[in-house]
Amino acid sequence: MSPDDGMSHMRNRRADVVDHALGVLDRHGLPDLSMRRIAAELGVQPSALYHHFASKQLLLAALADEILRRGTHTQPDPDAPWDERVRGGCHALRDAILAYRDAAELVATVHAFGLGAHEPHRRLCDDLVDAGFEPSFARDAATTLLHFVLGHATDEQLHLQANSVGAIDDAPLVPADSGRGASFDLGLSLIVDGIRLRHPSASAAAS
Amino acid sequence: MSPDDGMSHMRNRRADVVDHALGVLDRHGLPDLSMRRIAAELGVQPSALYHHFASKQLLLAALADEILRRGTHTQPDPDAPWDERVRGGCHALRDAILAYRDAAELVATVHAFGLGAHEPHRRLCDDLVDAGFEPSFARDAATTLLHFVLGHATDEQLHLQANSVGAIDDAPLVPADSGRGASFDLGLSLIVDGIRLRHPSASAAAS
DNA sequence: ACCTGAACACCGTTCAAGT
DNA sequence: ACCTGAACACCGTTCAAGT
Repeated sequence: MSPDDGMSHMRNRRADVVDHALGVLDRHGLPDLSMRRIAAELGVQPSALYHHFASKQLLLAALADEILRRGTHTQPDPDAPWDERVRGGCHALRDAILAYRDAAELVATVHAFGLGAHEPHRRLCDDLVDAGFEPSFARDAATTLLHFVLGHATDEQLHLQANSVGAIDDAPLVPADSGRGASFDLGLSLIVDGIRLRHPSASAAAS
Repeated sequence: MSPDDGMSHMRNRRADVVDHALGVLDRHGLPDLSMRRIAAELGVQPSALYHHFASKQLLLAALADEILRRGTHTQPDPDAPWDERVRGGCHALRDAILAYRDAAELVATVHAFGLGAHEPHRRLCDDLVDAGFEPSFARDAATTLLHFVLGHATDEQLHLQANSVGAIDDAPLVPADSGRGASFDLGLSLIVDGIRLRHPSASAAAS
């Protein structure tokens, strides 16, 4: 798809490194995502990567941004009510993260280091401000939503890994595909309902 | 305080290792908490640690459990209403975590690996079940609360570290000690209010 | 602009052997 | 019961030098 694809076979550009690193992540998981392994599978010396990224942390930040970019490029319906937009944004973020192995831990780490992955927070914030909430409240509410989405996705991907390693399959009392999604929806509803109580148009507020 | 304290000067027991490792964590941070460094500061070979812990992950799990144990040994008032008990439990958990450098990331990691640190979830769960909620709902609600507390504490400790490293001091538009606490209380209230809407005694429920 | 080759200062873990 | 000594198979990062 890119202009000079297939012509250069030795030299890589930044985007090539990101793309290959994402493959390594999805095939081998975050613990095996080392600079040396990315370089080896890319047919290059480890030191070559430092031409494109000043550190491993910055490479991880680029991976997180790319994962989120690939999964959240669809614009939500601007005519939908704010709570539907917020719920949709959280679901899109979750889906983007679940599309890559160990992406939840990766995004959480990058987010914790403050290097990137701010786009989801900004979008949730904007939706809440557009809905009439105070900006400072919108920031805190968006942060709470993000903590929930990242935490839930992290738990989910860990259990996937634990089961694939060969441990007992947890508690499959539930069809296994509807179970996790239901608990995600429930937690999300708790927070969205709490936000709704603070809406300027809310009739009554709790302590 | 312990029976043979001060008598043995070469051989360590499990609790000694945990105690010393907590010191290393608090003085040097999680990135520098290596088996080799713990061993060195303890005056012992790295391999000696494997007599007490089968792996680094299990040592980290013991550290997390100890941090939580030290910070949450006070029983909440059993006569208080459920929401006060839940809020108190979340605050105690947060205080326990903020007492040690990088403890949020440590506890989150251990929790993600499923090796320990289940006590806080169990307590929140019990409080909610005692309050009359369905056990399955109580589990999901407790999980949502835990994700929030851990996520918020992780953000907070990262910003502490970022500021101590020498970066610009973020956004000190607020007295800096009341600011973070207020955003924690707000996020916590969002979730608790969402839970309250699901209480059996609630008059009306949202979608 | 992108890469090599070699080095530096580390890791977690295992294992035979000691006391 | 607890530790040593030595090894194995790795890390991230730097830097002069090449093309």
